[in-house]
Amino acid sequence: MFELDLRSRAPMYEQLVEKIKELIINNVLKPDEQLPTVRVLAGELTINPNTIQKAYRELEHRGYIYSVPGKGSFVRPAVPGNNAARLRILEKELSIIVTEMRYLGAPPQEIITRIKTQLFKDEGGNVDD
Amino acid sequence: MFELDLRSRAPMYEQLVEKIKELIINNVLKPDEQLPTVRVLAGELTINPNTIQKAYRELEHRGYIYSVPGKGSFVRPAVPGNNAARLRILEKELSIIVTEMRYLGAPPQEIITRIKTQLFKDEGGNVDD
DNA sequence: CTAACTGTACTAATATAAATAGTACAGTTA
DNA sequence: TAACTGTACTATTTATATTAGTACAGTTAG
Repeated sequence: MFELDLRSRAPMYEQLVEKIKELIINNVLKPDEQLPTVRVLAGELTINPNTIQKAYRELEHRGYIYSVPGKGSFVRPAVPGNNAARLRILEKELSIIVTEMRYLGAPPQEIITRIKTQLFKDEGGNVDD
Repeated sequence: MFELDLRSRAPMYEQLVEKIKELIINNVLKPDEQLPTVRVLAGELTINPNTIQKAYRELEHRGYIYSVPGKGSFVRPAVPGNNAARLRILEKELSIIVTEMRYLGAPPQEIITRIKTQLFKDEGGNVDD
């Protein structure tokens, strides 16, 4: 079910957090869908269950999943609002990235167009400037 | 000259790289301006010179500074073009962040406006939609 | 109820990475 | 020459990540 590249130099649990978060955000993992068991995923990836649990604990702390002892771990449905803190962080990161892109000579108009395409891609929106 | 928060849990040399990169991008450190000496900065931050050197080595590898043995380390003037690889990475990061912001319920129009403000802030551009 | 699953919480040991300490050398400059 | 500069090492210590193993309570199907 999961294919993760664990060959990188970044900590595995951190890679797991990012990968799973990405799957949730991109709706590959649907709301309330059950995630692989700690032990099952550990078996599939041939790593220690504790490492998986560490990733799941982090994902739960960040609000992306919820775990029920005895049942399993599930995708937490996103609730607009209550995300002000996280959004503030993302806005800051966005600002840093955009600043660097401009510094590197990326055409501002192109950046805007790219983001608009990303934002309205399955929303029927207009990408015109 | 530098004020860095080294209380975080991220590696110090990594924080240094990000902080200095930010100062360069935001034009706080001007092109060809000399950076603090490895030993001087180590003294100011009360950390080991080797840690500073590791950060400088990384910054040089990423193209943000250049070092001349016997003279010092300096800010490398940005050259538009030749940044395709780095820009591709940034575009991917941008995409991930924007996707998460939308997932968290941020109004797309607000995201666009914020980016435009960032892009055209000292360029005399128009921020209208 | 039992058996087999679930998440969770530990301790201990090992492996990997980061940071420090110290020394050395060649290029630069006043 | 003297005092700087970056760079390149080795060795040591410290911090973090990962593994290994065990245990316990909640859940669920038979």
